[in-house]
Amino acid sequence: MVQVTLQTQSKLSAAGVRPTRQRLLIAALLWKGNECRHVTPEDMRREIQQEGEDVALATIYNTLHQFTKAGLLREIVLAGGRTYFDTNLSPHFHYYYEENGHLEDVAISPKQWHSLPSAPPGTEVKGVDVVIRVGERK
Amino acid sequence: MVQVTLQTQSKLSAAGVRPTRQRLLIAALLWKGNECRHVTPEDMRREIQQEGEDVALATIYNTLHQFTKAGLLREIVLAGGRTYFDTNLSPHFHYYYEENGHLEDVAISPKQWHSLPSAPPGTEVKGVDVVIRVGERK
DNA sequence: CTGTGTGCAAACTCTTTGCATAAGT
DNA sequence: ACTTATGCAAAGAGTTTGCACACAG
Repeated sequence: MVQVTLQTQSKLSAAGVRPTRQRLLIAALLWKGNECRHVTPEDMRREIQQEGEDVALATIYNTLHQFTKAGLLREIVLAGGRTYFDTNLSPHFHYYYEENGHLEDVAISPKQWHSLPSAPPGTEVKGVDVVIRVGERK
Repeated sequence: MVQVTLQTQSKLSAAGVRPTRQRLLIAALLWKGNECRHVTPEDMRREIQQEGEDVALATIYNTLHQFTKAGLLREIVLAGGRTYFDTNLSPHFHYYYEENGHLEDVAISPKQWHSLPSAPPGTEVKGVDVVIRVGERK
């Protein structure tokens, strides 16, 4: 059973998200350890069920999107339309293992970050998504 | 009315794709000009209908994926699950204009290309997708 | 108390498969 | 000829919306 800590509650409040039962549960699962996580809505549902709870899949989508809008998560969309939510908010890239659908963070240096193209005039960068698709060497 | 040229036919044959009516039509539309194009399956269907022809949407998906497997196109998946097919096969990045869903190539230098992380041991890079999401400056 | 915000059922969209059929060799 | 490969209808997955209800203020 995950603990819904006070930290979890204040995390949501601070982000301007009402702490409801479902949200607290999802938040507690997302940030229960100290490592960064990459979860799909389906993953999340499975974890919830392992806790003996249940939340409608649509609610999980809504909640994860709300967390994203509130700046608590980052959304990553991959080929195949798979959507992952990433608890790592710092600038980084991703390795995507095509064999098993696993996603892994790639830490990058500020230098690498700044060597990316800047925004065209009159626009600003809203986000940068870098996915390096890797597979077994043949 | 697009011309199905001999060039189009040999392009498909060379790639090991049988030149059927539908494929020739789609190929002719994709490579009719000299610029690179970014099309969604829906875009393609609209163009086909403007030619007074019709091809089932599923066939368009199949065909675009076959062209991709044959190395004639590149597939790009964006947030929201939108799929684009790109006729530009050389290494490059993309600007994605969130306002209107428009996609634009960003030419990059070999230096920029090589400053990207390499594959983890035992794996090889299958592809690199870099999308810079941009929007109006506020 | 009351109005905003929430959670979920149902609907929708985009995409893929299975099979009759047509096309290429 | 004839067998593989194709094209499309129908099914499937993943995601979003609309509305009754609950909760925070």
